[in-house]
Amino acid sequence: MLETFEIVAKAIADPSRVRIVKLLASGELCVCQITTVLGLAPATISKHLSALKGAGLVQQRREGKWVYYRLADRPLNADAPRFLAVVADALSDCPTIAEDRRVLAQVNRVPLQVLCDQGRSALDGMILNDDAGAVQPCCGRPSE
Amino acid sequence: MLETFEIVAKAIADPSRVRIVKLLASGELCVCQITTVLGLAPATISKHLSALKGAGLVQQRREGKWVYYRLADRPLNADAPRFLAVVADALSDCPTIAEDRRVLAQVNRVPLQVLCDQGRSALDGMILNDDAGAVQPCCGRPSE
DNA sequence: CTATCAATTTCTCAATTAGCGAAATGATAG
DNA sequence: CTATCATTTCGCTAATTGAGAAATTGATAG
Repeated sequence: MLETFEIVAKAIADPSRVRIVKLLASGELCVCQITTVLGLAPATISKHLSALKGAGLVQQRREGKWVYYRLADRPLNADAPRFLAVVADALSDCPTIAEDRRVLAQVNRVPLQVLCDQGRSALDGMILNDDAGAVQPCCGRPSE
Repeated sequence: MLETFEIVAKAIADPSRVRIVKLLASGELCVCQITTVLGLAPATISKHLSALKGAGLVQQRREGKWVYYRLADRPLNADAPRFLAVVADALSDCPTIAEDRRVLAQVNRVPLQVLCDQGRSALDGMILNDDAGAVQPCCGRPSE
């Protein structure tokens, strides 16, 4: 009861994890996409995702070599939906979150394979266009 | 922005602090009352209250030797009210919280002076009566 | 089967934190 | 002014945690 609440609260009481949840608000994302946007080591991102999953805030789905994460749609505990609602409400005009969304829009224009091979440098020559890839589906789904 | 959110989230991501917030939901309390209910050292409670205050979740009021805390009614930041709402909603049937409420009902029947002098042992000979002191005002306000 | 690759786990390090005792603070009583 | 008392701050210890490097897992391709 209290322990569950603590687990969920601790899960969102970290800026990197909040950024991930905010990213996932616009739809499913592959681990390497999240890694690219946040600019942290894959191991670190994986551990954050594990914490979010343990709290019932996100769900996993494997597709070939890639693993996709999304916000939990069926609640694993009573607290997770409440906290997801708070995150959804809050930080609507946070610069960091806005910047993340901007980078995500660029990431969405790069095929996953290229992103995994080149990492953040795959975005190097890109033109910044604010409304370019707002909430469009990921364009680099596995096709081979 | 993100930092404020983190401070507020971290503030409620601790079981002792959640218990305090839940206690304060039924009204203002003196530090020594909170200390008695939680059964922790005064220094520890004080630090928790400081964290809650720093997050804008609670307010302070001094009256003579005693310091009273209550839930923040005028928000210090945008996130505090959201989190207070979550805490208010959640944990409605948590055993620990229920027990705390029960102990608080007993604490409310002891004058503050006696409570400060004797600590938790002031409750020793008390008859347990569930509906006794549900949400009644503190009976031991300073009068001398 | 072997190689490759994305993701995860393990390990270690640095930083943070809950807890309490002791000392400091701030207010009241004499 | 001095003593007392509730609360807070300081100093410390033990436990937790975010971060990344290295090793492991799990799946696909040849």
